[in-house]
Amino acid sequence: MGFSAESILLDRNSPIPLYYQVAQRLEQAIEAGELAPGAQLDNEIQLADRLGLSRPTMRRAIGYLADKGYVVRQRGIGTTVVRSRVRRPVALTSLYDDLASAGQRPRTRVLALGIVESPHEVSEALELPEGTPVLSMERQRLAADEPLAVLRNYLPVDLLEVTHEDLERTGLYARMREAGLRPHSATQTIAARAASAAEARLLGDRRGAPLLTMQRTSYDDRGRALEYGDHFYKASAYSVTVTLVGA
Amino acid sequence: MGFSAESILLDRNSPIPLYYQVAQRLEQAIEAGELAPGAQLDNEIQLADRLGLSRPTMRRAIGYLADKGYVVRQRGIGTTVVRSRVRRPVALTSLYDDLASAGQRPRTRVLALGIVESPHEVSEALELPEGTPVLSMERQRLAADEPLAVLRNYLPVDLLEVTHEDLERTGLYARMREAGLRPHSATQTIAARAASAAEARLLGDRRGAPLLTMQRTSYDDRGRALEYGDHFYKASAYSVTVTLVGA
DNA sequence: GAGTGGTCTAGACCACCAG
DNA sequence: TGGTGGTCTAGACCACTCC
Repeated sequence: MGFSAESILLDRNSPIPLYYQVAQRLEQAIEAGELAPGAQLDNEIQLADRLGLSRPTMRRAIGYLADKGYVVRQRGIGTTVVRSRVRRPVALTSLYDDLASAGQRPRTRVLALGIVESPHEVSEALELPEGTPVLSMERQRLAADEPLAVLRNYLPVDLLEVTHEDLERTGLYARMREAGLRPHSATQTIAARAASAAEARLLGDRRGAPLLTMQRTSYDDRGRALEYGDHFYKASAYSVTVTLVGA
Repeated sequence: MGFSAESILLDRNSPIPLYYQVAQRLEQAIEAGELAPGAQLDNEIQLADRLGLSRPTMRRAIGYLADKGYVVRQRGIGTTVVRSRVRRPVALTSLYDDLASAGQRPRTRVLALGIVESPHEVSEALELPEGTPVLSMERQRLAADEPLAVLRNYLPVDLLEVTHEDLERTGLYARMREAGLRPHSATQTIAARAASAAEARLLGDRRGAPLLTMQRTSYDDRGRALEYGDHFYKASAYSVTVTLVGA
């Protein structure tokens, strides 16, 4: 259960930065309970000395953990491991990942895939002139053969090639990563509304049933819009959980 | 429209850190369009020299902006202002704040306030034995005299004293801050469902109308649960927008 | 090769908290 | 008064990108 800083092995020839090596090791120790919740870390100077690092480098490692919510620093007091249990960070994940990790054997049915002239709301999100051709897809998510959600996604045409098989096998985000498209930030809006007749039909639900909806636009490094998604979920079968740290 | 680093005035006697003064000024410049999207910043050395700062301090200012998603740094290339427009960070905010900043003149009606034995779900969220007395409150949010939401919140009894006036004047989170309770992290679950008859009555809506719901548990520094909230919103009047940066 | 950001060092002084 | 984290400096070397 104990933990001593000496057990952190540093590889100075690794391309992985030293501060990151330290941070990773400390994160592991916290996750594994070696550093118990409430435990106080040694002060920065001692830790730095013991690891043969300068204080700024050690501080950077600790700062990384503080940003992620693992530890709290208090001037004059010291640095302590935070007690809260849930640490799932906000991240860009797809419903497919969520379902897969929940062991629900999700299935995807591709309802449509092709090039279309971009509708108004898509043009706005992707910052393209209205009517520009965009790659469009509509998918239905099912678990245990029950439809759970309908996902409509749009991408600028030149960014990605994608097949029915890609979408049914791995999901859009995995395909985008394969193609070197790395989402850097995203804005999503979550809301609710009553299902229209057409929406209800796609979900095997009745008209007026509550839907959870999400619109998301993803951007790359340079702020170029990569993808716009307009999704709706059967309310009884889905929820969104986020963990917020800070402020 | 132009922007020159020289226009950043530093106060070395201020208790506000230099890196933060610089970051704030740059953030303003970006928000105001003085630094246009896509614009390239001067390199770190030049900026540091021009402001009379060391490079690490200048780097820290830029790093702060990069974390917030305002700029992107690319090795060998430079630092550029990101093109996406929406930058609202994920944060712990209350509906009251949201409405106030939207200029909607929100009003709060306190429906109930007192000590009750904690119901099952509250006990679980706050990690208290079932039946423990907890501070309980039920509030209705209105804008333009239309009910928008119903908020039920529960706190351990010994943490906070709160009056009807506190709740109607400033909101629960403001009162908690006054009392020195500083939420450090929170987990929230957002979902949707159809309104029951009782819920519909409180919102002036019909039974079965779609609701957006949120459950939130807030924790302090040490991971103690501070507050549990169970809220529902008229779906037509509310949505949640988050901006995610990273990964 | 020239220019950029990424990392790291070895110091220094300060503000805050506890005893 | 002593210990802690918070800030800041003035350098150094490296990895990467572009020409």
